[in-house]
Amino acid sequence: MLTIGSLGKKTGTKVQTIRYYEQIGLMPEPGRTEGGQRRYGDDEVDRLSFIRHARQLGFPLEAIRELLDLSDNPDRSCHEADSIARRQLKQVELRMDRLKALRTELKRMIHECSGGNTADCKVLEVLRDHSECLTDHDAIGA
Amino acid sequence: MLTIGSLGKKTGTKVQTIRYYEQIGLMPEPGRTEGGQRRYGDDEVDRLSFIRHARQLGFPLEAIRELLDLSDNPDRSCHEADSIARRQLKQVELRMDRLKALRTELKRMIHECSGGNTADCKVLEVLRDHSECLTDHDAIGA
DNA sequence: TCTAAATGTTCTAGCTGCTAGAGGTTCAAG
DNA sequence: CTTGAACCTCTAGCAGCTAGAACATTTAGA
Repeated sequence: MLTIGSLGKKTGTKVQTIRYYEQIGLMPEPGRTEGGQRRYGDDEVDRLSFIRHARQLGFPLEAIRELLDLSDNPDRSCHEADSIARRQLKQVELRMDRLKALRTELKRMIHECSGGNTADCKVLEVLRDHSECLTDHDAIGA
Repeated sequence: MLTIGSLGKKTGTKVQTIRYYEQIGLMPEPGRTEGGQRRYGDDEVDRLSFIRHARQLGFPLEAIRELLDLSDNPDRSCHEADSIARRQLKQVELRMDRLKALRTELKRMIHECSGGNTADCKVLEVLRDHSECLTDHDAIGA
């Protein structure tokens, strides 16, 4: 049986984060000692590893909740898990496209900066005048 | 003189967002009508456009605060604005690298999914067993 | 001039995914 | 039996907004 601290170490998760996952129902309520401390078994190690791995792949917690659900029901169709992953892939590709446009614009901004004072700073000028931009970069919230 | 709504329309900003910017000191407190409604002039249109444009380029609000500061002082060195932009470029490139690794992994996951039921779903399997991953993808918070 | 709709106001709370701190309790080694 | 590390709960905070409640003002038409 593991304490919350050891579970955290084993899975690379902060203690607070584990409690948070429990709070939002992503991790089950574990058994407790008489004194009220949490104790975990192998199942919980697996579950938390799964969650962490999915997080590393950028899946939002709600998607992970669905994936865990699917994982808990081995007789359901693989199709759903597949489509969640595809959705995530799309998100990643979308963000990449946006970042690519941003990078282009930022590079151009910096490249054209010749030093001197801010009165004729290219960086500030570009920010002031959107019409100088070549790409569509609506990255807010990207 | 513009109402907050018209300013919002002109700059593509939600009304609440403008008030939020005022609250955190990014936008100045504007003049008010006798009844207490905000009224804006051209300066504010420029300033808000600047902010929005920088947000579209992914600059965090604190960086934008610095950029606005620089923009307000035309005799200061351009160097600072340049280094803020370079910092932002680095962030963007870092995020792109991470996303690239994610995309690789997600594609592999999906590609190997053959349909069937979740018991032998590749997507879930990969999530369960980190050792199957080829790339380092520590994207949490990316 | 009156009225009604549109837009404005403040205040509070919520979103994601944690993270940190206060103030107190339990556990395990020595 | 003591001590100190690790645990407990609870609350609040981060970015960057967004939404809603409950009320006031403005403006255009009748």
